[in-house]
Amino acid sequence: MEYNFRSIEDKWRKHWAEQKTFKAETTSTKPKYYVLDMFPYPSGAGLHVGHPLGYIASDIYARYKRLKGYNVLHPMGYDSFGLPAEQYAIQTGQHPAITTSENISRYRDQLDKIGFSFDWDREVQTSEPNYYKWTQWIFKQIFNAWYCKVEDKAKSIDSLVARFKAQGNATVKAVSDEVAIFTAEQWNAKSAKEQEEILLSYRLAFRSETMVNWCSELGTVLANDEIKEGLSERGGHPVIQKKMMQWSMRITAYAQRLIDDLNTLDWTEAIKEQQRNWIGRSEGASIRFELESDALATDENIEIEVFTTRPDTIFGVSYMTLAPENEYVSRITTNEYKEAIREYIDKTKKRSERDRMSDVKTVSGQFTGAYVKHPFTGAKIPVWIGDYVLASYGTGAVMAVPAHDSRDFAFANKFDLPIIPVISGGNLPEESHDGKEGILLNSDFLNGLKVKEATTAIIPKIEDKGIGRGKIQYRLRDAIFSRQRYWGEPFPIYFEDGMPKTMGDKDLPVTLPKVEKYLPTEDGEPPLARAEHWKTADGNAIETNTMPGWAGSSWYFLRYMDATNDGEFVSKEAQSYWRNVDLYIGGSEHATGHLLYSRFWMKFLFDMGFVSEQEPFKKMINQGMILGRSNFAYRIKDTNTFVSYGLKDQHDTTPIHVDVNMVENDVLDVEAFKGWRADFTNADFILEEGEYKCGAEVEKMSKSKFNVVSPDSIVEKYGADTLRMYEMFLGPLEQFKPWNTNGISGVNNFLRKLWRLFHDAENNFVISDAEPTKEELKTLHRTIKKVQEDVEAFSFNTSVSTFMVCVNELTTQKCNKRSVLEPLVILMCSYAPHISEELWELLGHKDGVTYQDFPKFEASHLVESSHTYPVSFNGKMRFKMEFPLDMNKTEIEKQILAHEKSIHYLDGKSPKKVIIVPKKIINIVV
RNA sequence: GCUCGAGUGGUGGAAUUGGUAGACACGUCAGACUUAAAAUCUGAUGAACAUUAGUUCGUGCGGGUUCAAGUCCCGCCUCGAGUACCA
Repeated sequence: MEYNFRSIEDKWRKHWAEQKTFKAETTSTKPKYYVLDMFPYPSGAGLHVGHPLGYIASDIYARYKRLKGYNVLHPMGYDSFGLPAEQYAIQTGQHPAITTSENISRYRDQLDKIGFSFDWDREVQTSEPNYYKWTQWIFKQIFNAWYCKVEDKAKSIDSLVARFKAQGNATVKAVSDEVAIFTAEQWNAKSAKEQEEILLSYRLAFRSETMVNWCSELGTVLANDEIKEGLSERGGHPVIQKKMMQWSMRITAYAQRLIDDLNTLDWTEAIKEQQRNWIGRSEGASIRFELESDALATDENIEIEVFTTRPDTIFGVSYMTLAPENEYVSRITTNEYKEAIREYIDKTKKRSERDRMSDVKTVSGQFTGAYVKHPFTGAKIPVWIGDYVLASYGTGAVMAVPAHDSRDFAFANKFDLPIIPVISGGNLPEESHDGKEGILLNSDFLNGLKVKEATTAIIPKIEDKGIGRGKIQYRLRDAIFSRQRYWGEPFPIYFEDGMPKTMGDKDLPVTLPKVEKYLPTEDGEPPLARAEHWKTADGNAIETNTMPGWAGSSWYFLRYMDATNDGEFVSKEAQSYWRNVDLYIGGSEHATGHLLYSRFWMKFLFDMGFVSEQEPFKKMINQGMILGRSNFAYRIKDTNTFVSYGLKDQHDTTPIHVDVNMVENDVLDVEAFKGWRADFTNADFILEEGEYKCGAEVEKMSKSKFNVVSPDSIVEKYGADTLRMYEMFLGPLEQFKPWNTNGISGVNNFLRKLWRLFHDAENNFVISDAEPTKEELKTLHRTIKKVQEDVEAFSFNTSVSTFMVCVNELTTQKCNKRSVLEPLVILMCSYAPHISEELWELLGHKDGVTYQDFPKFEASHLVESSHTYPVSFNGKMRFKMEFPLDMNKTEIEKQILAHEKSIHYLDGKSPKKVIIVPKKIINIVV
């Protein structure tokens, strides 16, 4: 037997684990490099071949960096709180911790087989109390903080209390809920409870009645990023809007910094753009309109505030629209319209969020009977309600400019409201002119200005009049932070006199209590309410909500730096050495969830002085998903006869998913198929050329489509080194691609060929100490250069090709020279570590290949004295001719034109021009 | 609708600043070895025409710039991802 991957891979796996080869030290004279994978949720299905794609890429990079002399931190862990384990607990009664630990050990087995260079001493599991103790601790810090707009950073709540005591809140510029102004005396006179209540309006983690996305099927609220197209991301259940008492995080305080600092990150433009859109900054003005309504008492004064990005169009306002949920609606509606308004609101409530979203074309609305006064013209402007206005954005009210906004335009047309053009151009009255090109008209003092000039001119006028101001509005909402679930971090919070209070640090972690059932209680309380004695020593009730999935994952990258520290979430020394993640690899689907929350927490911890960097992940690469490639067999209708793919059109057939593990190169293993399901045992087959050929289609990998391929089966058949190289060989890392094993034998062949370079026909290790030839050195150094460039550019597929070319050339050269093969083994060890370690040892080294020096590229070996030029006529390559590099252009031109083939292609004509690009090409224009 | 990304042989995919399109691999075909098969090795393999020499066409489509375009510019088409009444 020649290349025996099984024994080689077993041997080195064991060796690395025993020697702790990949242990990262926090003290080192080497420069640090932190390579991180997005940690997985350990699901019951285990890993499929798509999961390791990113892990292999990051592992190659981590190993490469070690060869380049870096002290590399490359850890792995598990995001182990989450819904599936809990759903399983609800169905079976098995504690989610048991399910989770079973799944984790399965994952670990699978990961171990692939030969990753993780430092397992730093493993974290977010559901372990010694980890979530620190998630709770960070929550406490956020609870005990407020955001100062003047210093533009988070500060401790004590500093706020001190200012209230001394000056009241008039001078405090904070990101907060709306709070009435009070003086120092008034503050000091308040009861402790009243003071607490006010502080809740300032805290960065706070509790309040808010509109939430409620998913009754899952029995919990969901964050905006956990909803896709109006349905829950997990399970696809309906989601409705509901008002509930919830914990939230004031991420909106960081909106601007989260946008600005994107510029400092080496991420793809696509992800940055997604975050920018999610945060949704828009510049404009907020303007107050004075209300005139018969419904108001004579001494009552109401102003309705709107936000607009087009204050320049203020003279085009012909009506106002409020969201049906807007708090003013009931107060301003006149008696005459009360009934109609009530009917309209009922109707919109019945339309689910999903209907409202999928059906944006139906225009509906209702007049309230109230009017507002135009602040510049004094005109009476009718106030309507309409469900095209969102309650959750801005103030839930818009000034409608139908001439220059297509939604207002549709509404005005339907209800016959006036359309006043204020900007020249466009195609009124056919459609609204939403663009920003044109000159202002019908606009008093703005007439004649361009749109941009008018926008700058109007804001000071609005401010002078005292009716509003320039404003920046964000789409980003504060993040709901509580879930009505069992399998999550308990809050370190208890209630005293109805006010939330934090537990002392010595009481952490607050561990999950035992419950009999994992369902909500009969009166709708979260599962923790089922726990007995869910109270503090003083008998105060403990919070029954748990934290969302993103809590633990928002800071895990910091814990790896100092994973076993009992006294701190991460020590100052460890954090200031490792700082932040240099390279992060994972899917792009976390753009608006995990990646945004982690940036938020990092900035908060930075503001509070706990960490030394503002951003968690400097560079990120998003690997593409590996899709499944399903295979089909074609059963002739109403029979048990299957017809091969090429012949199926001659029959009326039904395609049936067949397990891809029974198919190789689209040829079905008929015997395995017969044994697969009882009803196929007696099946007949119509073959083509003696084989049953399957059809194929690309779909997501899933159990139900029988297209899941586990890495274990590949490792079993070909070895981990083949799997690693094949996954890279499949194509560019970022690209989505279907899994298909059609080419895997090529990679396996390549490794066997590599092995044979070091062995004779009888598999004896034979290596020569002779001087390498010029050609051999050229092959080696071309490989060094290309592989290095490729790894730096994350172009792993092309470096696999480069290795193949190299080994093909060395095989042709019959090269078994130590001075060529040793550097090659080092080059290869980040891609195929097992075989490389084995060859390195056979070469007589005892110290392992992991920490060798990356071979040095020497350009001198690639220097050529001549170049074979492609000779083109009118851009078409016709033949090749070699010229010395030091020959001058005139001489080249003379020789090339004298060539017999040139004479043939010139066909008697004289060349117009001869272009000679040194070391590139010769082109003759005829 | 908007924002990103991608369209290259039978297949996965290569192609520095514009400079030999199809590297590498799979598959297919032919050959060697073998009683036979597997494994291995060698050769051919974008398409069409041509006995050969060779010719023409060819990177989603249509234009353009250039001695030269997969690559740059303009206008489209198709597919994938994200987002969606955000005023």
